[in-house]
Amino acid sequence: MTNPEKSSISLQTTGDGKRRKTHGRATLTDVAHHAGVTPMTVSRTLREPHRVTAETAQRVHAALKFTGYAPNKSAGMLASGRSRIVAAIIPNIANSIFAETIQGLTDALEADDYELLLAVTGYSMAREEDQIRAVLGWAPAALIVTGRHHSPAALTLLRGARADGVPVIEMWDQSAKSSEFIQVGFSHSRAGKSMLHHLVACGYTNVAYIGSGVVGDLRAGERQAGFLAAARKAGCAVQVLAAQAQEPMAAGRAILRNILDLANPPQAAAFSNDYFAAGAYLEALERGVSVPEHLGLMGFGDLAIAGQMPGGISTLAVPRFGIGFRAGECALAELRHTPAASSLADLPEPHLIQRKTTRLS
Amino acid sequence: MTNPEKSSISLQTTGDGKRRKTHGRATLTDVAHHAGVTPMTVSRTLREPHRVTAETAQRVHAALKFTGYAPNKSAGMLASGRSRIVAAIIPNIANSIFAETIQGLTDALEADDYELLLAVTGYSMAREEDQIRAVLGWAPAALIVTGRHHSPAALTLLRGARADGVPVIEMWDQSAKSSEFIQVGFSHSRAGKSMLHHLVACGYTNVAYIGSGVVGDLRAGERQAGFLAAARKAGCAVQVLAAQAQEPMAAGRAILRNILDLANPPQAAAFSNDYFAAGAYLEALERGVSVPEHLGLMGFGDLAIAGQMPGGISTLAVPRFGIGFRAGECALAELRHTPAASSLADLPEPHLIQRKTTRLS
DNA sequence: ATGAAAGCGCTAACAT
DNA sequence: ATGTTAGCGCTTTCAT
Repeated sequence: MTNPEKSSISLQTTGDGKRRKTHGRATLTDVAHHAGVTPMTVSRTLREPHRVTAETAQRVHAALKFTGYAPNKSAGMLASGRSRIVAAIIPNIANSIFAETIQGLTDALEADDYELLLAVTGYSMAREEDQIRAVLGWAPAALIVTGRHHSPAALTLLRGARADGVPVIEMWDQSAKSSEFIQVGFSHSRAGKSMLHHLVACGYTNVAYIGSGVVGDLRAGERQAGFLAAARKAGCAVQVLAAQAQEPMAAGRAILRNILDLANPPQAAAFSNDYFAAGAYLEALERGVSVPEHLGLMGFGDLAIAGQMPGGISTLAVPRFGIGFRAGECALAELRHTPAASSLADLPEPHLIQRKTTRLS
Repeated sequence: MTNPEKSSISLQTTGDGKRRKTHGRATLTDVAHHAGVTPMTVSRTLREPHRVTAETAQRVHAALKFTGYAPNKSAGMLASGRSRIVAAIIPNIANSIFAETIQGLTDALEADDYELLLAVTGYSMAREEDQIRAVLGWAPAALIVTGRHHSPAALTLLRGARADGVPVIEMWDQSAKSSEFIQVGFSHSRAGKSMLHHLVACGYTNVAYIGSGVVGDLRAGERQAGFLAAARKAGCAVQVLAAQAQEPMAAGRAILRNILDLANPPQAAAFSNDYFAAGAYLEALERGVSVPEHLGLMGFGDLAIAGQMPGGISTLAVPRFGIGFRAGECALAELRHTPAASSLADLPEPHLIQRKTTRLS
């Protein structure tokens, strides 16, 4: 406490000639010297305060403050074998859908002071594998991935992590048969079916589906497949178009023009994304195409824009934020060894929101 | 190579009786045993391949594959004093603006295989301080924060990190006088001025500014202050309204109604965000308020929606993705000890995009 | 209630 | 070209 060193500078010499940084963050040992105790006591004061005398604790806290001590988490991790990192791997973050999910995740993790290591795959399974391998190097407390499809090697990594007691959560997806990992999401094939069924219920018999145009987006592919299968089953004519790789609303506008030029134009179109639908709707308004009379339109996601366009765009609402929050809660529950399944009902199923762009027959 | 253990199970006994996990990820030592070399050779094969015989390298690689080895990065960090983590601290991630910035950042970091530790503050300086302290525990290679205002303690932490050779970057902001940290952003006060000047150039003399309504958003506050100061200087009448805490487009709609009810309605309104402006614009269209004749409208950000609304919404474009990408590049440049300043011109200044919602006088 | 010893898995520095 | 030694900063276990 009477030590003259600057707070952020650790001791240069400790009597021995060992290699030592000449400055840098203070270590437990530095704090211990200032407090006149051993590093062990400092460590205890931090993690098991009740096992330390009030008087000692006070001296330690003073030293802690004086040195500006910040624990080296790598060292702690290495020694204890545990970390407070949760790793999440998502396809894309600019996409507002995943951004909201990550917000939900960070909100949930905050409760137990976990930190988030985030990796982005760009919808590539190969990159996902790399990212899983990379984050696993930090021995995360839990691992959250997107979707239920992974490369064989990635699957091996996930299983290995699970075997090591690391909760592994697949979010944004749900398989019919129970999975080996925790799943927080919904069936995209079923979602696609719901979309088609809504159009059929509205009386449309000739429809179009507009795919996402993103090659690696397997979940979008399953929604499309679900939609098409349901159409076939319902005896509904379907055409498939794909969005161009460009700004989504602009793509939606372009698609509407394409639809109008079709030899056999559909009575209604389902878009894989509300932005596409919004762009198409605006283009329709500007071209004087009456919606839903001449052309029905529906989107996917229930993003804010779908509710705000004039009259509103019909869409399938999915819990974007909730999936992240719930995934975080599941991870925490596993880590606390608390049964989590009980409150799983929190995650609402995708549900249709009928607005102006589709009409009831 | 003839070892019977399962690949993901490390050796249970190594002859000594030391504490050992009975399963878990393979270590360098495990790999070394399989390859018949020392751990050091394995480590070298991984990091300095040229210093190892081709024959040895081959054996090591076989062992690497056989054991499914994944390096323990905490251990590596601890031993080398370096990590490949870049920490970023942002106010909010659901906000598409920061989501795009983070996408830019991850895209940039990918080039050198850095990983991203992400923390969210919810626009709270106290939380920012906590988050800085938390991520610093991982000894990140670089630290990227949002904005140039920090609590005194946070500032101390940032300075300490810098003193330890950690590049510290403030993004989304830029101060007139040179900062002690690297800055990748722009002057918000100047941005606010530009917005006012655009309205004045359009001939409006009685305007309104609609604030973000987010208490801790200091940058939004500076834009507003810049706008007001410029208005005062230009002799332009100004009223200030604040958005309600709700979905942004819905808030914009509400604001338009408020504006119309004003005793002395402005000729034009500048919004702190394109979503507000878009909501207001839609509400105006639906109410038959002619834009820009009866009321001029402008937004901030140049989000996609501003360009896609009928006729387009005038706005101040800012490099949302670019800021993140550039921040990442700056961090990498510092870490490589490459002069980065040279290419700093890449970040475009905010610039006005005139569209249909403001008219030139 | 506090301390001493050992070691987590890796890498830097110095042999050989 | 490969091995040996020491230690990063912390926690675990076992004294005292």
